[in-house]
Amino acid sequence: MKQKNHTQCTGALLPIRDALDVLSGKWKLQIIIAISAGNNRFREIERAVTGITSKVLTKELKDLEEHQLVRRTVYTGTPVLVEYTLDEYAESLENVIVALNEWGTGHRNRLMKAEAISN
Amino acid sequence: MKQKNHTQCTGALLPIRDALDVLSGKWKLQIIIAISAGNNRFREIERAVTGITSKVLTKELKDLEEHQLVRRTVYTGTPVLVEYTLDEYAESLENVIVALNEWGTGHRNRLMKAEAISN
DNA sequence: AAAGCTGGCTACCTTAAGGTAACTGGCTAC
DNA sequence: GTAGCCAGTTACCTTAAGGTAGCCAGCTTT
Repeated sequence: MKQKNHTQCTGALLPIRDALDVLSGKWKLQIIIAISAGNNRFREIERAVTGITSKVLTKELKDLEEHQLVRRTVYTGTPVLVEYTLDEYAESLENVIVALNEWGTGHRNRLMKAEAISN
Repeated sequence: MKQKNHTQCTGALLPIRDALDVLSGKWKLQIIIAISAGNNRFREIERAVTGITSKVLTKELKDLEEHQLVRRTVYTGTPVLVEYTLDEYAESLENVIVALNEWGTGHRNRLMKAEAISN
């Protein structure tokens, strides 16, 4: 039965590892949320995701594009417009985002309660 | 309506940020899973989480303890035993872990398919 | 007695993530 | 005509995450 547990364990570890490889870092999920909220232009995203800089944003968007989570569309007009939209594949992240959102909300409440008590 | 979207966006961003602050990094979730799978001793966890070193594990366990996700119990016998168990609060992470596990599994399949096509 | 286990700690080093600031070129609005 | 917006880029720097290796003290096994 120890063996079974260990098998379950290693079974869960690999997918988690894969997921973290793609989603790790401070920004990726925040960017996805910002785009899904209707911020489709570079500067819009930059403003929506507080604290990010254009350099980092550039890199993160490239990463997300490579993983087919974000699509970059260039409208060659004048001026040139660049639009970032979520790729279909990004929808599959919804459960992850919802779960993290819920947990983060709960955690934040917990922290605030603890703080209130200690004061 | 753009305004509403933006409010939703910033509303979701903060909790996500809080969650990532606690769970970010390569190891924390993997350690939690390893412990939940019945690896309660330091060296057991070290072996279960492939690639981690004792130094990093020490630090991560301390972090998790501070966030009340993991409990450290010392049995002062001879030899001294140290046991790591999940704190109740860690149960609240279940949805996050399940979501990440599912997404990671799907993502891994997707990658393997893409690889198969390109060969 | 030598080797291996336990739960770590220490010093040193590398890598990658992220931050700071300045700048570009073509447009537009004042 | 100058100030600002757009989508970035470049060069440089700091920080933190993580890796490598060796060690300790007390026990057990061989």
